[in-house]
Amino acid sequence: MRPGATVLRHPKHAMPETPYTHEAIELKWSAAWAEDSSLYKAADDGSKPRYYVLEMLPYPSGVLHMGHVRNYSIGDTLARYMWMKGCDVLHPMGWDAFGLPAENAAIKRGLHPGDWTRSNIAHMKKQLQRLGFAYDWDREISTCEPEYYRWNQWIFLRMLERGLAYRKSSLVNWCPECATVLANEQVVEGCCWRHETTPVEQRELVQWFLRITAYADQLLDDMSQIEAGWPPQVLSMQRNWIGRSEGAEIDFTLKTTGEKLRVFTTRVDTIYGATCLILAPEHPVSRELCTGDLAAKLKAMVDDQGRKDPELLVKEGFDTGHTAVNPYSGEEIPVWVGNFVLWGYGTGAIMAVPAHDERDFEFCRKYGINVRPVIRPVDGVLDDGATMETAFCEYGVVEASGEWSGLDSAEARKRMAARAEEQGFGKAAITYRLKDWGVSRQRYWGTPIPVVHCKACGIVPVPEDQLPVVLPKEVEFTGKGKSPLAQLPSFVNTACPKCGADAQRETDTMDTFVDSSWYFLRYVDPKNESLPFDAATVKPWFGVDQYIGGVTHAILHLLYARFWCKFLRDIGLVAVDEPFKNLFTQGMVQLNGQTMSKSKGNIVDPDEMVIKYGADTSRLFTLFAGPPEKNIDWNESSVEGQYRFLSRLFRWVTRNMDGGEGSGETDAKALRKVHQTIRKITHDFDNRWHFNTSIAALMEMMNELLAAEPGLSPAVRKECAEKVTLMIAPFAPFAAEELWQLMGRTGPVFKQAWPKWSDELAMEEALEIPVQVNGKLRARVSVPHGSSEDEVKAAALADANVQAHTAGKTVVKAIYVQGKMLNLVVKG
RNA sequence: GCCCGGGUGGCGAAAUGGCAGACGCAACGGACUUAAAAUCCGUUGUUCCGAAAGGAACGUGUGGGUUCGAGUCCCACCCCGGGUACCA
Repeated sequence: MRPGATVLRHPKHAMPETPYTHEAIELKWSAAWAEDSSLYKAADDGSKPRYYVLEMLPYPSGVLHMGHVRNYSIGDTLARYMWMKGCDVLHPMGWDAFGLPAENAAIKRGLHPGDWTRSNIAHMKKQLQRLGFAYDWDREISTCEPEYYRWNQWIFLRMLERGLAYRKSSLVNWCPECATVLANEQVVEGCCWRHETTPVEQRELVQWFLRITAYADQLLDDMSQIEAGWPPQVLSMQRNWIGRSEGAEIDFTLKTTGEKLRVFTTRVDTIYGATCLILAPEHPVSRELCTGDLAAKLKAMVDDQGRKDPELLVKEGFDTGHTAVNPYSGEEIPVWVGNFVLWGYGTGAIMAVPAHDERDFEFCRKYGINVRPVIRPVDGVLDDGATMETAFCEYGVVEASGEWSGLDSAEARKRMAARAEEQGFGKAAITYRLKDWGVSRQRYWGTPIPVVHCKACGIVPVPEDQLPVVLPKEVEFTGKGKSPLAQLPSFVNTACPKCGADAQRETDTMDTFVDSSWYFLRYVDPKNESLPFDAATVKPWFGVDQYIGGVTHAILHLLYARFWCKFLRDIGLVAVDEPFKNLFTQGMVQLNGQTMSKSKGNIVDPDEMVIKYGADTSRLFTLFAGPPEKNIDWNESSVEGQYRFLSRLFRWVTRNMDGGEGSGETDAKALRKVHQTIRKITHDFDNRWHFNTSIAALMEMMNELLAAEPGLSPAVRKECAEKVTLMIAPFAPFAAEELWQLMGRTGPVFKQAWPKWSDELAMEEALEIPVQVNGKLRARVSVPHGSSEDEVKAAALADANVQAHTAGKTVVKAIYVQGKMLNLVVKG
């Protein structure tokens, strides 16, 4: 007997087995694994095919939640499988460590954001290790450390050199109470999140931007490179977000000032139907035209937070009293300000064509502005503007439009845009919904933007040898006034790197999405002190073979990362256009159909699960509950089922692992099931990740092995025990490792070769053919392998139930699907 | 409104156009136990016929269609979930 094995007598088999003690096993191995940093290291020597598995790095909020457990269980299972398939696996982990919660903790509880963050990281790292995730911790990065964020600064400066980072004035959310700028996420129902009764105002401030729009077309076009590996949903969301729209820009002339007022339209063919211009309230021309009483009206409209919620927005506007001239028709039309016109899209001014646009129609009817149809359906007549009840928005034939009358819409759009260009009052234009990425944050806990403001030299980049610009530690957090950095003279006051005169440091920090836009590259070369990473080191690992995370990042993070990858390619650091070859978006873990959240108080704590059932069981549950892309509901009974299964498997293996002499009558049956299972799971891994069906197959196999157990020969017992252990290894690494050791085998089980199946051993003894009569199942007949169609038919016709359903009728046709089924078509 | 998903037992779910409900949970019955827990064995879509063995009809949101054969493909509709939206 094996030393240390507890002897239990299984009632049926009376062989020694070891009980499954999840806690002892998992504590033992997680401690051992945490000590051996070589275990999960990528060799990176090209001796094996490389495979980069990446899961989205967590924000160190304090504790892991079940969503993390699911995300990382999927990635870890895949990583372990790829190891067993003989790949050189890169599987890193790190921390998205900058962000507001740290600063809030500082304001509320007087903790330094750095201390708060680092202690959270320490705790969460322990949790990850306790869960048994196979990360190469030597590559761990934490984005709040200067060793990391100095490269944010370095890359930022490269963008600055190329004009891709720039400053401009823009409207931002401003809380008068806090006297600071708020991120969009911090505006709750139009008010400040900390002052719930204080409406947020829009203020014009100078901010830093990254020119992502320069890559808009590439971001769209390169989707073809990842189409096969990304969920179509994510690509479509990005496509919508970028929102490329082809049309024309046309200048109207303000009658009073002679100033040009440019509008963007996709329907220049309808321009003879334009009955007014409408400006966004934020438009500078609005401010210019609205004097006297109108100025206050305008200010109220700009600050009206109701505009942020399209559900609640009622279209409102007012006439400025000014008019503008339509360059095509020479017509003079009124200029309005409207709350539904977006300053951030197109030119912030539109021509209203009520007859052919729903929104314009609603607005103009409300204010009694003319509705003038100029497009008729191809096979219809022009509507009557006075009586029409909805706008006609489709393409058609242009009418009542001077020389353009009679053209179809598409043709008119082209020709009229060309005319505008010829005569200098406009041009064909493409507009994107995508805006440049505002990265300025008036916050402390982020990467300092590495520039200096000098009276003489203007904006001066901090020289490379002075990077990183380190966040000062001694800062006071009041949550009031200017950003903490701006209140710190020792940080702000510096010498201009160019002329040496007194100058001021930039006090804005970078949006934290900057950190996660390139971290996956740093993992490959995490200790590099002269560059963000070495191009040659990184090259063989890119693009990431499999990226796994929540769909919540479909747009922001995944779009920014694609943008940065392209920029890094342009400066010669990356060789690929796209960072992630394959993306997998897993579903959420819910409780009773609801998202778990602190406010709902329905959090399932992973720690409790791990103590009660173990990490292996928790993993099995999250993988078994449903296909990984779907949401799953936490169900404790089902968790118990997984525990029972694992425990059954564990005990079966321990009492059947010894080997020896003798023969068994159920050997073939057991081996057949084992080989069928290897085939099934391998297929699941290689073609689709329906781990739920893989685990179901393992359960089915165990049920069969339990049934076959009394009749098994010792040698086959041992063989099955070994294969079972290897197959469970990617799913339940702790139990598998323990079993592997109990078997007296050496080396980590996840570095053993994934078992191979034999089609011969997996083959059933006889073919069982379902027999249908007129498409309805009437019998199953058993025939030897390789039986001919005639033989199958003969066997079918010999069956009593088939005879009962064919009696007195003629078999007019027989459809036989080789080895699958037989359908007899009868008449009469 | 538009764009994706999805609708299958009491529940989570399986099913390259070819045996619907694998696997698990729950429930019920049984074994073991002084008892309970744990464990093990069995039953479990609905209805009907039969003492039983067995058999029949119905059944994958609704209605149509294609097919020898449809949960799966096509058309129309209903419901649920997610994303997105005055984007001119």
